[in-house]
Amino acid sequence: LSDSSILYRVKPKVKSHFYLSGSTGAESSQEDQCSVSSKDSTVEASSPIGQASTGPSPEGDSSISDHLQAKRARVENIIRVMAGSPNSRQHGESERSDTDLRDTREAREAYRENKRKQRLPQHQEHSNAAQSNRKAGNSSRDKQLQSMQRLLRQLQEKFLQVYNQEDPDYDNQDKTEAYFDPDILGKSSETRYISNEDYFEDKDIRIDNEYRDQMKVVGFPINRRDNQNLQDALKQELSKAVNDCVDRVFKKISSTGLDRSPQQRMCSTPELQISRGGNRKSQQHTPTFDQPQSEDPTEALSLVIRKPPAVPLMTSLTPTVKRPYPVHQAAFQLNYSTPLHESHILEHLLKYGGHSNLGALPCMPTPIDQASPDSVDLPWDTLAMRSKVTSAHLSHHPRSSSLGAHMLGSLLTPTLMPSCSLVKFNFLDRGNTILQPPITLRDIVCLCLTFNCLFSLNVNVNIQEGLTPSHLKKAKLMFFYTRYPSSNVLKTFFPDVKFNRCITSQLIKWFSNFREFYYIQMEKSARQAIVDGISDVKDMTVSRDSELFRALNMHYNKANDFHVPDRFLEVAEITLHEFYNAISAGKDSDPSWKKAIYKVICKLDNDVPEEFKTSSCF
DNA sequence: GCTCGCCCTG
DNA sequence: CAGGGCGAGC
Repeated sequence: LSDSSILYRVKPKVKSHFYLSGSTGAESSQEDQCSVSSKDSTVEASSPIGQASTGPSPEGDSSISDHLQAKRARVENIIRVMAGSPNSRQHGESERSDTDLRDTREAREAYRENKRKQRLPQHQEHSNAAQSNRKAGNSSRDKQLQSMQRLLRQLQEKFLQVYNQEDPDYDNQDKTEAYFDPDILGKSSETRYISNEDYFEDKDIRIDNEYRDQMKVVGFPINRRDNQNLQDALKQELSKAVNDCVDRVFKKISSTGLDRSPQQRMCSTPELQISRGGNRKSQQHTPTFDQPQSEDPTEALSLVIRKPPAVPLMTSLTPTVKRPYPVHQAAFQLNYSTPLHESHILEHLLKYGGHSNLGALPCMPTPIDQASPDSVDLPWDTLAMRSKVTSAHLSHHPRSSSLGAHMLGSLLTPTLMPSCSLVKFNFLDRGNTILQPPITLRDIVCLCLTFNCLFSLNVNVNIQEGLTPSHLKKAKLMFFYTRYPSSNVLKTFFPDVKFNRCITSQLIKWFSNFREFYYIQMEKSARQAIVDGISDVKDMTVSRDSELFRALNMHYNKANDFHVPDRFLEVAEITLHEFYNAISAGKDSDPSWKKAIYKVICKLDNDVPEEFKTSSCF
């Protein structure tokens, strides 16, 4: 992976608005023709280097521009490593062979991410039930603290990944893994720091002796003293940052309604309508995402998730950030009402679910119980999937997929990475010449937090384990082509659904219900024709004007936004004739008289168009 | 024993 | 549209 291949992921311009689809990410990444693929983003994004030099920098000095370029390259390098997790690599790079992948440092990262992932228990069904049984109480603050610890760990980890990315012994996980052992990490952050210190020192020797060239390639210090400096500064700053964040969290807690009772918090969240599940009918609706329950109007929360205005969404979009999803899909707006600042992200994470977001990250070592009561007020965790949630599968956790890198690229803007003035890490070569412009800790924190946010989104917007109203709509339209779809057909045409026995049965049941309605209408029409005195079957036709068709169309294509294939009319006519003939012949006295008809109709299935495999515009 | 489809019911 | 009962087919 060349450096240039990652550059497209970084967009230099700040966008004030950003849209996310309420659809599943799988739809967007795998199916949705209308959505923006990573390939699109490649085209979309202009050269960051070019823009870096003509960007918001007030300096005209070319050396400063070069400086900025180099800095950008450094940041991008970090992003690349961060984005190198397996789930974020599906876009556009799937053509690369596994062998190739394994030869890259990204592959090592992917490998480790996978390994870590395997440790995470699956939070599957029944989490809602568990949720209702748990007490939030004082655990809320503990959770916040834990989330901060996890944040720190991840930050450290990411840094270590960069630090180690050229180490050929990287895959020798025995030692390294110990540093990320959740059992250790979970107990004491102090333990963690000590471990890291040992780790750095140990690595330092080897790097210094063996891998200077490689380190040089990625722009990291090759001088042992600089390593030490960086190491010390990192540790110091990370500790400071965490302390600061914890302070802010508690300050926030005391000044906002964060310490409300869980019930209070639940009441203002759309998730409540779902998790309580009292009224199944209401769950059919797309939950309305009003502004998150920030009850302090003065609070400058910059990540505001709300439903987009009903009117032209594109108006708030700038040319370089396309709204990647169709308008009619539930889309959500990340309204950067104030310049996005990492502290805002942090606040958002902390206030609205840092623990869950981080816990949702495959790279996080500590499993998070998403069934905790706090999880109900986590827009990040839920914003996408809740929009299409169905009554039957409310507690499923969507799987991660590939949106992360793309989204990351879309969001990594100068605003997200302000030139901050925390301690700067100067990366020096042996002659103490600056190889790369300073990258601040804040830059890294921004990146990590952004990545967390995005990955968390990513985790929740893709493969769904439950069937959504969109799936139902799609199924109904498929019925125009196939009345008796096989399980394989269903699996083929619902690639964004994680199939299990229950889901399969539900889909089959849907089609069974469709047939039931279909046959009822047919029988009704046939009997009506007989009552009306029609004596010749040929006098019975099914056209788009006929009553029968209207009824069917109303049922399967309520929005009337799908052109029903002519073939369906033919099949309907044949069915009608079958019923007419059977009834005319008095076969309806036999309790199983319809079975013969079913036998005929099931042979009239047609192939479902390929578009149904890939399109999610339903 | 399991899956699937139909039927009935809510 | 979902749940449950029932029977057929594998």
